[in-house]
Amino acid sequence: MLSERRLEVLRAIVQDYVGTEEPVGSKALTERHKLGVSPATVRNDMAVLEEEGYIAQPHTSAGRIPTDKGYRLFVDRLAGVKPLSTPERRAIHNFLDGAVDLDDVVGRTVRLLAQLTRQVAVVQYPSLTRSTVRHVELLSLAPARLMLVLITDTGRVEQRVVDCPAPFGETSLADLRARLNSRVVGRRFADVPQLVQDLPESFEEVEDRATVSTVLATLLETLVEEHEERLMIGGTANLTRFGHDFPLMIRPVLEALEEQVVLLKLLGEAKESGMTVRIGHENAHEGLSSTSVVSVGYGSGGEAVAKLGVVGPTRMDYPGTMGAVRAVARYVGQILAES
Amino acid sequence: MLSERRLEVLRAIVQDYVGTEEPVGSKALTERHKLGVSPATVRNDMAVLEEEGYIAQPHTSAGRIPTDKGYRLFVDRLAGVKPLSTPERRAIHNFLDGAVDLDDVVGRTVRLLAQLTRQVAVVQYPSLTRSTVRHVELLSLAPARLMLVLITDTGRVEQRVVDCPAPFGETSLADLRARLNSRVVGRRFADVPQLVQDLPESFEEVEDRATVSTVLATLLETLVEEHEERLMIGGTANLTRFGHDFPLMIRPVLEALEEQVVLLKLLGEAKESGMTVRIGHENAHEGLSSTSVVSVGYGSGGEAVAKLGVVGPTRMDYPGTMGAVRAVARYVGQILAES
DNA sequence: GCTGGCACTCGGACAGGGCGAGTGCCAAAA
DNA sequence: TTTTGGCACTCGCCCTGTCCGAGTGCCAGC
Repeated sequence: MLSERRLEVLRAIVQDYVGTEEPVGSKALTERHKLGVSPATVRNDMAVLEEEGYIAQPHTSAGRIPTDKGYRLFVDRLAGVKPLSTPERRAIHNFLDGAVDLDDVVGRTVRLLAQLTRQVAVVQYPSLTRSTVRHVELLSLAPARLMLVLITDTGRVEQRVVDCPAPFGETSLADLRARLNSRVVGRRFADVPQLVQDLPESFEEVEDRATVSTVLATLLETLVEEHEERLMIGGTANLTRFGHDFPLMIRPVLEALEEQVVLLKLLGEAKESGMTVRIGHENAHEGLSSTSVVSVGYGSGGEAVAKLGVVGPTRMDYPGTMGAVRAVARYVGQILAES
Repeated sequence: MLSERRLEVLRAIVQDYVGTEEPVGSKALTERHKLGVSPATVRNDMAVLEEEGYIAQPHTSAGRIPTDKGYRLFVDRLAGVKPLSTPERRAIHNFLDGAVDLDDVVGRTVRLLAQLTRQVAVVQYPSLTRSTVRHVELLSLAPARLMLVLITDTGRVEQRVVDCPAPFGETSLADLRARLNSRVVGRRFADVPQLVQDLPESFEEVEDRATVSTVLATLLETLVEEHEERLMIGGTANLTRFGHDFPLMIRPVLEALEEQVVLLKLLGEAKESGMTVRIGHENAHEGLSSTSVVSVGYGSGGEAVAKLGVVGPTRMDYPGTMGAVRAVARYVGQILAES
């Protein structure tokens, strides 16, 4: 168990290193922080912290920098979540109000988060399976070709073209549309499969049954397909803020960010409720082993329908970043609830 | 007017520099290319080319590199468009077939272009104003709140929430929906404004007229709003290929890529038909002054509904890039026509 | 107009030396 | 037992000087 003062030293090291981006030595520490002890004492503490693996030296006779483990301790025990300043809160409102549709909300959120945290922002679109159905629309494009449009309560819209095995009359179409909507509107997407499974049988014509089955298959497929979990990223220009060695780091990070699958997994690993901070090697993807990810769920009601977060260097301002992420998530939730 | 051989020297310089990324000297040139003359002769030619502004020396006693003007000449007169190899063509098919909806088509196209050219790919969504209307849907969310959904022949879907000045009955809604669709389905979006302008007057109730006007206003606004010209980018990891000085270049480029407005303007400036190549400072945006943009329109019919292209270092393989861009645009056009 | 030769220029790589920040250790003080 | 000041030591960084070679421009000769 580390003594109170040693924890204080660690906190000071993290704060200084985050601020200056340079390894911090014992003398500088005592000068910038009121630790009430001499550099020599701090040196002893540092030796202990290093032994325990919380800090490390880039090379002999350099200052210390926090390790992933050190940041972890800092985040868990030493740092609070810094609430946003009033101007920042106002900025969130100004930025997010006036969004015209879901794409716009997500787009604005990404830009806002990137700007607020000066890091890379990632925002997941509200998940289909956790949303409820607002409306299902069926359009006839050609005698045997339909377009299926799903609209969710969060404003998300998905559409698919369906090739039918047989021509489908306009009356049958209206019929199907009505039955489908009466069954699923207001229900959660996750429940849709059970709600519609007996629909085909209720049609008399054999061809119609086949068509209905096809339509439903497409509908269910749309719900299931994981790759339809869309997301938007922004603020990649902030990667240049990574530090002096950024040319080496940026490559794998950009590559990871391009892989939506990776990002979705990243956000998916986050806790269901509350904020999640993954530091350095805690991230499964190795391209992100020198980054930290701060993520949190957001939703229109009490329940999270999706997640958002930021990706930045392990050397980041955790309290500030966490504050911004949380505040934005809350406000986006409100916006979605209103629309 | 430059002699044939001097042009040949310029071509060789461009090719070597693109390949090696290093300033190319007279000796190396004669070794790698069968110019049939000695290095001394080449030096004289180089001196002329430099005087004319086609090539430059990074510093005294270094080889030459092409200037923007040099690349321009190369593209205009010395380089053809390299057709794709069979495996590459096959890759395009494999990659693009099986897209389920428009987002998917655009997403796949971006990844494909980025992979083929190893550069940053930009794909614009089919423009609203150049598409035709497939269907207009109106949904009632609350007594005085509607959702307007526009579906285009290219599969693009736009939605907006409309707050009505007064409650709007279900019958009026059905009425409006029917009249709206009968007027605009199959027509080009650009013509929609004239087609609907007298609609409000045809309703008897005063409140309904107001609501209809509101709905139409939202509809027209959706068409006009330039920022709704969406696009998708990908392959930003390829920015690391920029060269040894990439840390300096990458920043402004990433920033420019984040500004959708900038990119849209960039694509907008391209010629309506045929491929456009903008080299270095020919790009209006100064963050992109060390990049070249190759862009081309694509569309389902003979007419272009949107544009796509790639952004890369001025030192790029122009023939190959142009070949890839053109091939992808053609195939995407086919895909859109089919769906 | 082309070629070979030659002197010149500069940037890049390499080695050596001084500087300074930071450390670890120790003996003395609290 | 903990803290402190002192001190020798270690390295990385920066600056400088030197060398090397690629590449050039010029010129006389073919």
